[in-house]
Order: sequence, then C-alpha cells, then structure tokens
Amino acid sequence: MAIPYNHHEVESKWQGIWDQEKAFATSTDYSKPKFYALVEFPYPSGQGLHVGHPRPYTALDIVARKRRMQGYNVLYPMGWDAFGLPTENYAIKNHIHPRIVTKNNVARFKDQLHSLGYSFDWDREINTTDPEYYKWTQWIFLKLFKAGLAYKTEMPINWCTSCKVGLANEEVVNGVCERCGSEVVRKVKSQWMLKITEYADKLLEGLDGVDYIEKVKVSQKNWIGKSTGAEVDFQLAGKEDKLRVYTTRPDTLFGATYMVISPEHPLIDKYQAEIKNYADVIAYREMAARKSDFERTELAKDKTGVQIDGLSAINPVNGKEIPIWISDYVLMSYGTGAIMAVPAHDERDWDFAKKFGLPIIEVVAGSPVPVQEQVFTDVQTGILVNSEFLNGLSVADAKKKIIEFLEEKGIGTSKTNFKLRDWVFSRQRYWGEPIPIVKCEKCGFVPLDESELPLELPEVESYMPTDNGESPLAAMTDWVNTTCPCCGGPAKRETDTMPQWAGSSWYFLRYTDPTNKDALASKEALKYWLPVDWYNGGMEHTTLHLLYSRFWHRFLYDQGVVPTPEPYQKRTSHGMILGSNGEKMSKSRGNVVNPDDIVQDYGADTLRTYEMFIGAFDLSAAWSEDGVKGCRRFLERVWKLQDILVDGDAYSADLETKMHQVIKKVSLDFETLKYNTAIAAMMGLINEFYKKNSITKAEYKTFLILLNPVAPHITEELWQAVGFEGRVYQQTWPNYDEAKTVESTVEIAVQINGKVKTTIMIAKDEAQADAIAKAKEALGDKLTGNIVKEIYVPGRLVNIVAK
RNA sequence: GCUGGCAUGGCGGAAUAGGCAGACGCAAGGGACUUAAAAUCCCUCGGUGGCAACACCGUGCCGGUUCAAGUCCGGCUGCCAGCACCA
Repeated sequence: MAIPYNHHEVESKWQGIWDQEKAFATSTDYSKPKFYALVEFPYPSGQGLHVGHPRPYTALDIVARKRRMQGYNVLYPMGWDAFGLPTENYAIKNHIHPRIVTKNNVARFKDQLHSLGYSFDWDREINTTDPEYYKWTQWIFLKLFKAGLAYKTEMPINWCTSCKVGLANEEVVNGVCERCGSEVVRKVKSQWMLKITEYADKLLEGLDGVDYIEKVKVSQKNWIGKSTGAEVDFQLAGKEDKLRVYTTRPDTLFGATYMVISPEHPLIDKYQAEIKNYADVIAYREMAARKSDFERTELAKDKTGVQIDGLSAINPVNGKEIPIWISDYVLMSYGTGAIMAVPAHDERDWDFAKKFGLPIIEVVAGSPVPVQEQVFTDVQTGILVNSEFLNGLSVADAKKKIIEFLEEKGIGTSKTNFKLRDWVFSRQRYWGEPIPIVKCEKCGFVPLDESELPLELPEVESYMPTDNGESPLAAMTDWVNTTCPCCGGPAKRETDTMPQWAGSSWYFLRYTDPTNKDALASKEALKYWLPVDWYNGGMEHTTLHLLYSRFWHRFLYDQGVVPTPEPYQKRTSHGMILGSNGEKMSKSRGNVVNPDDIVQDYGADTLRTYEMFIGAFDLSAAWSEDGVKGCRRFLERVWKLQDILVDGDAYSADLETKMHQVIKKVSLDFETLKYNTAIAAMMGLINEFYKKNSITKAEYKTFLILLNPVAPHITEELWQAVGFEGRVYQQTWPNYDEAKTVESTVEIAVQINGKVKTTIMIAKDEAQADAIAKAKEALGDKLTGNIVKEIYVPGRLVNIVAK
C-alpha cells in the first residue's frame, strides 16, 4: 500500500526541485519553434491573491506546460503592474513609502503564486515601478511626443472628488469613478493627452487579422464607434455664417424641420447681440453645465431645450427657413456640436419635436404607422418621398446621390466620425511614472533627452494630493525647478504622472528581453517572440488596457520599433469566480475565499484542478467547497493508482481505444478552453482502471503526462515513486492514433419512427443491408405496419420508419 | 434602446457535423466495513404509471423543417455582459 497523499510534502518538494533544475527557464535558442503565452500581470494589492487570479493563470499554465512537452520553446512570464492609487492611498494612511508597500505586496504575491506551482520563468520577472523598467515607458512617451501624438491642453476632464485625480473616459462607469465609486465631476484642467483618435481606423482594421473572442472584438468596435455620414452647411438666415452639422442620414435632408446646437456651441456667444432671449439661453446652458455625467446619461429620456429667438437657418436643398434650438441632447464633443433634426426618422428628434410641437415631415416612406404617431428609422426597406430628385430611391442610393449633390454644390462633404476620444494621460498623483517633459518660458514644452532617462521619482514628504488638483510633486521645488534642455534657461518639470495604464501598455515587449539596457528589447528577441501567441485576460480590460496597448504597439510598429502591427494574435477571456452565494466576492458580503486556505487544506493541485473543472472557462462560476472536495477525492484516487500498477509496456487491449480517445480529447480540450471536459475525460479513464483493478505501466505513464499540466506536483511525485526515469515535465506529449479512437464493434441505437426501442452491437463499418437485418431481428415483433423507409447511420443508429 | 451571449435534473455542467439527452462531478438515499464516527468501497438517482418487462412525457414558451431537433428556421419570454441622447 502506498503511503497517504500528503500534499504539503509533495508540493514543497517539487517546487524546490523545479527551481533548482530551472525546469521552466525560457530558452534563448531562437532556432526552436516558439510559443508565447501571456496572462495579465496583477496589481499587487494589499489584500494578496484572490481565488479569481488562479483561474486564468492555471489555464495558460496548462497550455504552456503542454506546449513544452510538445517541443516548443515557451515564454510564460509574470510581473507586477505596481504603480497605482491603492498603494498610494495605503501609503498616505500608514505613512509608509509606496515603494516599501509595493515591495511587501510583491513579495507576498510572489510567494502565493509560487505555492501554486506555476511554470512562470521567474528570471524574466518585471516590475513597472522599477526605474530600469519605467525608463522605457518614458522613452515611449517621448516617442509619442516627438511624433505629435502627446499634447497638453486645457479641457474639461472627469475629476474624481474622492481620489482627487483626473480619469480617462474609460475609467468613468455610469458617471462614477471606476475604482472608488465616488461622484465624478467636470473640471477644467491642463492635461496631457494622447491622440489615440489618430489610430482609430488602424485599431479597427487591426481587429480583422487577429483571433479574439467575438465579444471582445464587438466591444472594441463599439468603443471606437465608427460612423459614416456627411457634414452639411446650413446658411444662417440674413447672416454671413454657416452652421455646420454632422449627420449619418444625409438622405433625409429634405425632412429637416429644425436644428439643434449643443449648449456649449460658440454660435451663442458670437450672436449674443442678435439673440432676443439670450438670458434664457444662457440660463439653459448653465443648467446643462451643472448636470453631472450621471444626470446627463441616466436622466436623459426627457428632452429639454430652448429655441434661439433671433437666429434661424436655411435648409440648403429646399431653401426653407427653419428654427434653431439649444438642447443638451446634442453633445459638443461629437461631430460639430450641431445637428439637423429630422423628427420623422430619428428617435431623439421625434421625441423633441413631439414635446415642443415642431413639424414632422415624412421623407422616407414604408412605415406601417404614420410618422406623426411613430418614428420610422428603418434604412433597409424605406423609399424616399417628398425629396424632389431623391424621390423613389432607396436609403442607400439616396445617401450616395445627395452626397454627390452636396459636394458638387460645395455645401457638404462625406465624413467619418468616431466615438473614441483622446486619452487623458495625466494623473495628479505621486505613485506613477514622471512625465519626462519640462516647460520653458521660451521654448514651451521640451522633452528630456533620452540620456536623461529614467527620470526618477523624487522622495517627497507627503503623498497627499491637493484639493487644487496639483500633484504632490508640485510641492518639490528643488525637483520642479530645472533648466531647459533646449536653451539652458530656467524651466519647470511636469508634475503630473502617467496613469497606471502606461506601464501595462508595453510590458509584454519587455518580457522578451527583460534586462536590456540599450533598448526596450532587442530586435532579435522581438522578432522571435512577437506576436504574443495567446493572451488571456479579463473582460473589464477590453476597452482599457487591451485597446491602449494595441494603440502603443501599433504606434511602435509605425516607428519601426516592433516587427508586428498587432501585439496579440489570440485573446481569450475568463469568467469571474463568485462567492458560494453566487454574488461577487467582497469583504462586506463575507463570501471571500482565500486561496492560501485552499492550498493549505487541500493543496495547490486540488485548487488548480477545481478551478479548471468548475465550469465553462468564459462564464462566471460560483465557488463550492464541496466541489473542491470532489477534486481532492479525484486526486486521492490518482494517488492510489500506484497500488494497482502492473507490468506492461503497452496499453491493455480492452482499454486501447479508450486511451486513444482520452489522449485526443485532452489534447484538443486544453487548446480550446474546455478544461472541464478534459478533466472529466481523465476522471472517466481512472474509473476504468479501477473497474479492471489494474493499470499497466504504459497506461500509467500516459495518464500522468496528460494530468501533469493540471496537477503538476502529484504527477511528478507518482512518476518518481514507481521508479520511472526523468521528470514528467521532460516527457514528450503522448500521441493518439485517429484510427484507434473508434471501437471496431459499436453499440448502436435501433429506432422505430425515431424512438429508441433497443440497441445492438455491430461492426463500426457494418454494411447497410446487414445492419438493417440485424436491427429488424432485434426488434422482433415490436416491428409492425408497413415499412416506409430504412435509415442507417454507421456507428450511430438504425431507424425504421413504419406506418 | 442598440450590440453580443445564454436558457438542459436537486446543483455545477456534458452532448463532434441534425443521429441513444443528462457524460464527469456535487448533493441526496440505501448498503458494506467500523464498538461508533470520519474516510473508503458498492448500488440507486429527470418525471409519471407499473411488482416487473415496459409505456408515456421531458432540454424556457409557441409554431415550422426533417425518418430524426437541446442542436436548424420563424416568432416570443426571461436572464447575463458591453455600450448608451454619439445625430
């Protein structure tokens, strides 16, 4: 009898051996086929590892381990995305330097990850807060600046009242701060911006060539929000100026019965003298400005507005004079900040027209309900009416024709717009990468010379952000006052720092060559390793990190720094692990599970197996301690296989088919995120061994190799315990023979009129006539009536249709 | 509202390409072992009826295609995620 399974001993023993043997070191032999597996590096928070972390890490660890056994040179790295607000807030509260906090948290995280037996190459560990790392983050920023893609501008930003920091649009969720949930208000500040909008088209097109799960592609497309339409100029009645609008429905131009400009539109100030109800208009503008984002989005349904008395516009195609309104349903930040309203064929315009009694003119026919009663927005079936030269055309044809017309007359032009906004890149915080720019009275914004990098964070007395919106660095006059790299005169350093997304926008490049002093990575390393073959991460990063890093990568490609236009060939996403009550784990709900406890009580192999068996990888799953026990039970049964081991260099005859089937299933399922069914197949196989009460050495070897990526410690121990040579991680992944995955004799269903009546055993390739004859014989006197049809699907069934 | 996805036992979930629905695991019930419990092992486990052989029903709802539908088509309902006054 085997000694009892002691996971403490087994796991610490093998973790030590792997470290000592450098079992998972990445080779720098670039002649071998490569595989780059990547998981999102964690933010080392004070709470330590969450049970959610091991789900993606184990999934790609499985793929990485399997690929190594298949002969690939695998890069599976890990590092720390360590700049960020929680660390800084903790530092403020406890008066400890963020560097110390980070160091402690990283040490804890690393211990925890180590205890889970991941095959990360720890020699390539990186940390975004290491000056040798952020030197290159700053270097990329300088490249962006020199390329005209980084600029500083006064603009209203999203200001979190609690964090006292500006946020990117992507960080504002339902009008509140993504991180702390506090109210977000608009505040005008001078901010560094990155022109991600210049890359909107490239980021959109790039999606065509990569293998991302559909929902990620869809989310990115929505976020980029490309729309095509036209800009059209409306002459202001009796004035010099024209009012330019953007529309996606230029075909409905004849139906424009009024116009709307956004409350911030400059036209209002310009014509202050002519606007008879100027006071009312200004009052409306101020009311709109006071609305928070929350009010503007959540309470959006009810339309409000004021007609501008004294200004009107001329519809350029029919010469009709139409009124101009001001309303906050038109945004200054999109298009031209002004629209032509076609209430018959736009839902918002329809609501507005109904509320204020404005005329509704049908220009696209085909609505089952009169447009006075219901808006008609269908662009597939509608036919143009009341539109002179467009009458009778489809919407698509009318769009083409009207744009030709507008361009010919010089009153309009086709135009593409994006929802994507430029990226607010400034944070008024200490614990981030300093922006390597100085401001000189004479020369303006001047980049530091590359030789000055890294520009290190100075030591400060206080990390407290200030209420006036200045970074804590602003108080460091010694550091702030410097000389201009350009003219040598007095200059001031930029005191804002970069957002957390900076360091994570290029970290996968650094892993390929993590200690390079001369470049962010060598050309050879980048050429060999890129693109990342498989990147897994959370859905919450789809419009943040994933989009930002694609932007930076594409920029670096255009600069000739990296060899591929896209960073990631394949992107998958894991579901969340919820508490046992099906709710998100949180301290306040009291449903948090600590992975350390599971490793202590059941072992890392059990935790890994459980998290892979819990359900479909991309769906959220509720934690179940009973489920953990079930997986532990499975590993106990694996452990006891050594008691029924018998000699035999081949698979036993009655299990040969099963063995080949399971090798095939596990091999395929590991590649397609179906870890739960791969494990189920191995459970099924082990049940077969126990039914027979024996397992041959050949079967044992194959089984341990198949299970090894999931449960690496126990399989190594069992391999060694029975005296096999070498290590499991050094073995070759087993092959299966397709021909041997099918039994020569199979049980097939025998149906009458599609209902199963009995089953028979026949050869897998039995001839049709013989199969049907055998089926009829098995049915005997159950078969009554006239046979209308006989269907035989080899290996599946016989169906007799009788009346 | 728009976009994408999902809906299967008491529970988590299987089911290639239209071909025996419920693999695998959990929970539950029964039994063996034990002074006893735990652990372990064996059996049962979608519903209804039946001593049983077996019959009928059953994959959110309504309809369709087919010899055959969880799977395909049309129409709903509910849930999840993302976006949301983007003209």
